[in-house]
Formats: sequence, structure tokens, C-alpha cells
Amino acid sequence: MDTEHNAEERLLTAAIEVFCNRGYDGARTQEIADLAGISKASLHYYFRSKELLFRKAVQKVFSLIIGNVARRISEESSFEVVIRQLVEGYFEMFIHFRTQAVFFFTEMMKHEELLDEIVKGIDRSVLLNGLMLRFQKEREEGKIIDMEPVDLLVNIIAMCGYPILAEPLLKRVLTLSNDEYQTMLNRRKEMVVDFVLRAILKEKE
Amino acid sequence: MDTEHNAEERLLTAAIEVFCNRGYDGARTQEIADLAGISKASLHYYFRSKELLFRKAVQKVFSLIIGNVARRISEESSFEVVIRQLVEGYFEMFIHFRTQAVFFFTEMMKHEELLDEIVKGIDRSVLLNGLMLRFQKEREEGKIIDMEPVDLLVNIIAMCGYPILAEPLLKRVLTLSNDEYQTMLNRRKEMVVDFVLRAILKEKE
DNA sequence: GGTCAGTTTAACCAATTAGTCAAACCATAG
DNA sequence: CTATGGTTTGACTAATTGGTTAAACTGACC
Repeated sequence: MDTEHNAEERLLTAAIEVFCNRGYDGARTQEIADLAGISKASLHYYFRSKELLFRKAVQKVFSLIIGNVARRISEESSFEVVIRQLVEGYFEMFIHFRTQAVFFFTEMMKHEELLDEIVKGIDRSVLLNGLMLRFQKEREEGKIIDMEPVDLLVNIIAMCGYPILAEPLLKRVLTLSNDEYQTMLNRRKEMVVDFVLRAILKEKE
Repeated sequence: MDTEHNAEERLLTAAIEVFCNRGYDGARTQEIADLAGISKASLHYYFRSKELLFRKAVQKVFSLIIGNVARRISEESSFEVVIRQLVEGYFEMFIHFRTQAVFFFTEMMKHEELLDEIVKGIDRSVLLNGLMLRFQKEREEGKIIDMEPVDLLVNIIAMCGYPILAEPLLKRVLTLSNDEYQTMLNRRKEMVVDFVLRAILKEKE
């Protein structure tokens, strides 16, 4: 726990950690306060209620994650490079924000109205206008196979995210040790890029 | 709530529903008992504690899900057909058991020791020996590209499962209406099969 | 009918927990 | 110094909730 910043910031940071690890219902305001090194009464002074604190925490997590992705896919490089950057970007995002991502899947399932509020506030132009148009352009130029850009994007995100999100389960079902699983994850970055390019590029070398 | 079966079964069914919707911490034993139409005291009579009931519930859910997958991929058809069956099988599994699958990602992250116990009890021969060997065979015969069978399987599961698990989030980030999202999911079954086959088949038509 | 094991429940208990509040603690301006 | 505003907290409360218990109920078997 950092002890530098002011009380409000420290509480929010602590809240993110506790909510991500324990979920909304499992989180205790006392634990958040303790982690921040501040009394529980102060927590209510700043955020009024657990629910309000939760909202602020979710918003902050989401803006952190989103910022991280958008930064990487604004390039104007060759198509292959764009795919590679995209895969690497999502991969590292999911590794870095694994607990937060899992947290989103579950908590947001229960608090869907919060998602509306949050997604409304983000800038999707990079993703939707930048990236999707680029996919569309390649398609129209006949360089890639005829598929919906959105399907391609979802495929990429899925192949990057799923093995990280489902690690505890996959590891056991596939009977892989921690090391073996890590090896698999390491080779996936390159593998997914190749897999995607083979699936969509039209010219057969 | 079915009222046919005996108390124990009804409690377990109710527990699965409540745990999947609310998570372990969010679930109330009273709600489970009410849903089963049985007193909370009886719940403790049969299962001793919330924790024990939770374990039984998780085990039952898992065996339901697993059974559903294994049944579909035991075919000895052509490779293309195997891929298609696999994709359709996982797709329908994720749609049918969506809340349960999300539940697994979150709760099992917190109770990893439970996963060990559960996965130990299942039969992985169909998946690992049957399917993986088939992939391996095709690879050795030079029909498909040189890639690890496990990577291929993970890619398929990921592309089937992720869009369903992440629906609430994806729907909003991609600014798709419910109908549009449904349309996307519907075309994915065919699309993923094509995508995979293009990525792995060696001969260029 | 009587008994006995298994089942069911209303009433209760102890522990936990989100939220409150009045008093104390600053810092800064007058 | 003192007054004032924002800040901080220990002590408290009301409500919830998992779990217990003793008593009642049920049906099978003698």
C-alpha cells in the first residue's frame, strides 16, 4: 500500500485491490480501510457508502485498462504489424489486469447498469473508427479474406484473453504444470499472430 | 423450482441457481431454502454448512458441463467435421451454461483447491487422448500446419467461449444492440469453423 | 397402540458488518 | 490566541446472516 498520496486516493487504490480479489459481496469496508491505513469512518466520509466506493473503483479500473489498450493500436504500420501490435497489446493487457478482467466479467454481470454508465464515458474512436476501418480497407483492397471486421477483432481478443482468464481451469483440464502453462502462454503471442494471418490473408505464399 | 424430487435434490438444484447468480458471498442460505421450498434448518440438516453445500453444487455443475462436451467430440469423422462438431459443441455448451461458466471463472479463482478436487474426478481421456491424438495424427500426416495440438484446442475454445462470456462488456464496447449481438453470435459458429480451417489446413485450394 | 429412526421446522443465538455520530484534531486566516 | 472549516476516529447501532437446538412430525415395523 502506498502511503504517499492523500486519504481519498489511498482508499480508492485499496478498494480496487480488495474488490478485485474478493468481489463486491466478499469485500469488507474494514479491510479496505485497514489496507489504506485509514479509519472506516473516513471511508464513509469520502465515499458515503460501499456502493458508491465500488462505482468509483470500477470506473478507475476500467479507465486504466482501456487507456492501456488504446495506446498501442494507433499505429499506421503495415497490416501484419498492426495485427502483431494488437495481439501483443491485448496479451499484455490481460496478463497485467488479469484479476481486474475477471472481476469485470463477474461483477458487471450482476451490475449491468454500471457498465452502461462506464462505457458511455470512454473514447471508442481508436478502436471502432481507427482499427475497424483499417480492417475494412484491407478487405476492400482484396488483401484479406471477406469477413466482418468485428468478427476478426473478437477472435483476436478471445485468443489473447481466454487462456489467461481461464488459466486455473485450463491448467487442470489439460493437465499442465505451472511451468508448462507458462510455456504455452509465452509461445501463444507469436502463434496467435501466425494463426490469424494464415486465416485471413488471401495470397498463399 | 421443481417440487417433484426429494428435499436434498431440490436444495442442491436451488443452491446451484442461487450460487451461480449471486456467487458464494452473495448467496443467502435463506434464499436457497426458500427457492427449494424447505426450511433453512433442513438445509443445514442435509449439508451441514453453506461451504459444504457450495462444494456439492460446484461438483454437480461441473459434471453437467463436462458431460455435455465429451458426448459430442467422440466421432471418428473427417477432420473438417471434427472441427465443426467441436465448435458447435463448445458454442452450445457456453450458451447453455453461460452463468455457470462465468461462475466458474470467478469462484474457482478464489477457491482453487476446489478445482483440484473436482477436476481429479473427471474423465479426460476423450479430450486428451481422443482429440489431441487426432490433431497430432493430422499434423504428422502433413495435412495441417505444424502447431501444437493444445494450442489449436485452446484457440477453438477461446473463440467459442469468449464472446458469450464477455457479452455484456463486448456488446457495449462494440456498440451493438442486443439483436446485432445475437446476429454476430449466430454467424460465429460457421465463421469460426472457416477461420480455423483456413488457419491450419495446408493445401491451398 | 407404541416405539424408534429419520426428517422438518420455529425460535433463537452469536458473530459480523455497513453505516452513524459526537467528539477530537488539525491547519489556516483573522 | 482564537475561531472556523475541513478531516479523522473510537465507540456505537441496527440489521443481517450462518448456524443451533429442542420440540414436533412422519412412517415403518413390532
